[in-house]
Amino acid sequence: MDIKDKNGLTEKEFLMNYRPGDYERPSVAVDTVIFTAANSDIENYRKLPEKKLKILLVKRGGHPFLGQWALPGGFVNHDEATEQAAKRELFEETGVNNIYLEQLYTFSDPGRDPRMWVMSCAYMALIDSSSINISAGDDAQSAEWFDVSLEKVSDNAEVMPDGILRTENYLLSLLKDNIDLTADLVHTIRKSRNGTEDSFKIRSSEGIAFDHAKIITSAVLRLRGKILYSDIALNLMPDYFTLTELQQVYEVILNKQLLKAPFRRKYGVLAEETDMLTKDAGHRPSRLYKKKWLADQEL
Amino acid sequence: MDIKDKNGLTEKEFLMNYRPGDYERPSVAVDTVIFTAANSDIENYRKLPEKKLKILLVKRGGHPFLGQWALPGGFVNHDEATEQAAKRELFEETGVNNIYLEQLYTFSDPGRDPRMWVMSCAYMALIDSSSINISAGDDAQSAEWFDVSLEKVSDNAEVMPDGILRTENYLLSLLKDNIDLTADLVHTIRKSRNGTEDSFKIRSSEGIAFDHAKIITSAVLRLRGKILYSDIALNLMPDYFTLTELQQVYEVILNKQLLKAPFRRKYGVLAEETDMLTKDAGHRPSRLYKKKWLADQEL
DNA sequence: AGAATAGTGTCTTTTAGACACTATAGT
DNA sequence: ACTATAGTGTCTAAAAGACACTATTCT
Repeated sequence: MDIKDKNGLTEKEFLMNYRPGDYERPSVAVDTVIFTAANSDIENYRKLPEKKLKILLVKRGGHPFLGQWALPGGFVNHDEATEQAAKRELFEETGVNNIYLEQLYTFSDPGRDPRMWVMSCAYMALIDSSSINISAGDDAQSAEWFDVSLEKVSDNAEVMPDGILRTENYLLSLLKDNIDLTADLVHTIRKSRNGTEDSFKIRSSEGIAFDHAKIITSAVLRLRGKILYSDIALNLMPDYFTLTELQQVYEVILNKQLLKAPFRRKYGVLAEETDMLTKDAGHRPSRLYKKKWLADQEL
Repeated sequence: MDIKDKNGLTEKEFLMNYRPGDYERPSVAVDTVIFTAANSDIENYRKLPEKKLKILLVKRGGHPFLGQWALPGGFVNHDEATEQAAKRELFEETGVNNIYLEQLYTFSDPGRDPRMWVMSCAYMALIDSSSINISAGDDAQSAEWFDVSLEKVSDNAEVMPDGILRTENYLLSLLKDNIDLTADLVHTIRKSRNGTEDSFKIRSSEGIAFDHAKIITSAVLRLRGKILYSDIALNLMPDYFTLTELQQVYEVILNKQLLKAPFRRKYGVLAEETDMLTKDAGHRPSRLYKKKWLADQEL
């Protein structure tokens, strides 16, 4: 094309002469909530191991938030998209290459990093715990898998003359041996003819750096919502698994018990029968299934 | 706290001496897909007006993409979050202050802006067409409301030995009088044990600047998904509306016809009866309702 | 009267939820 | 035999989908 602008330049000429302005720019980081579902130790030769939902956190070795735990992440380079930056960091951190990755949200509150202007484009990653070949914690920084639990501790919905004010309280707790990190968050939703406000605020955060408690909470909530009507939970499963294991993964994510029969009716379509069975359990063996990805978008 | 780092500095001392590195940073823009639902002209004294889903686009007055149409947007300032930047731009563009605003996705492909490194944090806004007091097109730049239609023109799901490859083709069409902008997009989903890939690509884009066809498409898809189980459609409605109007808004967004009785059973909870009726239509008057926001998150 | 829309009743099918029952390897 | 889990059948209640019917105002 040869359309000329008001200065008589073609697009090619314009771009050749273009010089970016001298205004301030933010640093853009990528922070990833890496989930996995792993078995805890067996208590008893008969009992099945319990599933735990885990995320990877890195201990900060310098200011700010020295000694606190943060999500793995890093800055985005010039020649890459945020997805690529997330993949790169993920590989460095876990040694796993092909991973489910989903963009969550971009956090940009001024002051979220006390050093400078940093926005964080947050991602959620799901990996099968058996595929992690570089065990966490071997790097310069110490990285550890923490058990995640997120609970709604209160939920108050107030019906106003012209709308709704809702306040939900969440308690996020991250556990690893004797390390116990917690955060207290409030989700406020105000809807009325004067607009909608939907804000997540950290009321207190113990041992969790930056606004990462907020990022982790939104990741857990996204995961909870999404497993109900998609096949993404399969990304947390090994190649062969039992339907009970799949159900346990759902239960630990949703933080509630599910009934066996309806679970199998609905989510059984995510698994394809094999002719293998588990063995050496102290009870009836269980059939092993493999992943059956959905062709459709939804369940 | 007075924990000292390896250089013997407290956090306060560290921050006082902190100097950001000299690496390159991206510019961060906010681009907003502003939806509204407006009536078209009445053909016949008996017939109801048709609803149209519209978005606001701005004609580019300079390179690059001179003469093409782009989403309203601008750069984020240092002291504001992206939400605030979006609200600011929105007010400048439409004169409306209290608006439903939701972050969509951050687009960061290298080369998406030929001038320089720019990431775009995309937002979706929903406004009631009757609340727009500054009619578009009065600014320095010419802004216009375009009718939106997004159609899936093909959908191919291939079941592979180890997973799924799905290819969806979308046709986006934006219409305003004699201006007809179109784009052809491909959504590819590949799921297998070697990871998941989910990519949206623009195959061709006529008259739509940058990667904005992609942003608009993801906004329409988000809106389609979300009206089914939330009350956000109310943001497109005026203070008083009929249930038929609400249904028309759903139909134009979903791009399909719905049955009246089941629609009213499900989405009738979003409306509160008033004692007013429409009048002077060439047929039976219809009851007017007002918005009834959901206290719960979901329908 | 006739056109166009408003509004309701009800049948069928599907899905979710709850629970009880049978089956089986390992000690 | 007993324990712990595997796996299935079936009843009920709720929701989605389809369609037909009645009601009402204006020209």
